Amino acid sequence: MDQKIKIFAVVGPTASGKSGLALELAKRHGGEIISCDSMQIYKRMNIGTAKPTAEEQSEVRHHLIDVVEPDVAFSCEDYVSLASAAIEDCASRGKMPIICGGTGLYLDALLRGGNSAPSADTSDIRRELTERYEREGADALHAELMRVDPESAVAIHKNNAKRVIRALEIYYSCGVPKSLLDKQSKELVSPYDASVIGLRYENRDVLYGRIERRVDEMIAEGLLEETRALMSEGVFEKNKTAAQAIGYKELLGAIRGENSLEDAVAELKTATRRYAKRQMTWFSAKDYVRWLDVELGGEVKRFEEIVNNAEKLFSL
RNA sequence: GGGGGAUUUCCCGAGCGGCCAAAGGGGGCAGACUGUAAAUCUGUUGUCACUGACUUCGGUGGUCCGAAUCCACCAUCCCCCA
Repeated sequence: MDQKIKIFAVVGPTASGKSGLALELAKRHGGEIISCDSMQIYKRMNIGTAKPTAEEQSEVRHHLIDVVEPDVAFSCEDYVSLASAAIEDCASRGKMPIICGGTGLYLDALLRGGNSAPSADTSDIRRELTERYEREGADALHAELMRVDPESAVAIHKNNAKRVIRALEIYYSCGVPKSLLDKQSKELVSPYDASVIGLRYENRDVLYGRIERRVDEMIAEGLLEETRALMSEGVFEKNKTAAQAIGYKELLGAIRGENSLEDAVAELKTATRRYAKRQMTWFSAKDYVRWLDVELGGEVKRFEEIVNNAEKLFSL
């Protein structure tokens, strides 16, 4: 009776081993990988985003990687429409769709079947609100939101400029409060029958050790050169999404000679650890995630065992 | 050998006699997140029997009702003259 498309997803913090697991599962079960990563979307950002290698991509087909130029603003909504199309494409060819990635917001939106606010070009409104936030201050804009959409105002801290602005932007462009749209979107019926597993480390230090090693490898593989190349394209000057990627922004200072490479690398590791923590916080709040322990009591499980456990959780 | 300056809570760094468990930043820890999300934001961060008590500001000993703040000596580091 179930008309929904069955999809699988592997999530977790950076460097937890998602990609390797997803790849193995895809190989064993005739699957294809649909990346759920806000940065691997971008072309030429390879080393820094830990993008699957050309070899890995030739073994199993990957979707949603290298889809846009680094200077393009890519949104959550863009992701949902492309990923949905990729899922349907897989399903129509009898391939098992495996979502893999750490961008929680994208996954959430995909599983829900879209975002609350309708798409529209509201860049003018946003620009005006941003200027007003700077000129009139956080209190003024937050008070305005309180009049227009009290429920959102209560939920959003006044210092969170992006969210205060976005909530006002939604109200002024749609005439409907964001809080109402959010409620409506919760009523959406997911188009998918999703099974989501999250990779979990009991001891954070073990994950952090993996991050440390991965960053060192990135540097060895030429992250500096990759950063220089993107820099010369002007990717980091434009205040675009891609410029927010961890790795590049930390190395810019070292390239410009503002600080040492050693310091830049240390910063990069710290930024990655903090990102991993935020991802863990995000996913642990999601009730759709079923957890797979990769490490318990300081002991990291063998890859074979992890794959077997994942198959069990996925009922494969 | 002589002269000067430093030493603060995990780190950097303010404090210069009471309002100091000690600003601010970083990091850590916890959390939020519905069109930028690898982004943005919040709380917390000496100990405890926690509207109070106790132990901290290189060490020891003083001055004072009272010291991270003043004095003496010791230790370590830095700078200048030899």
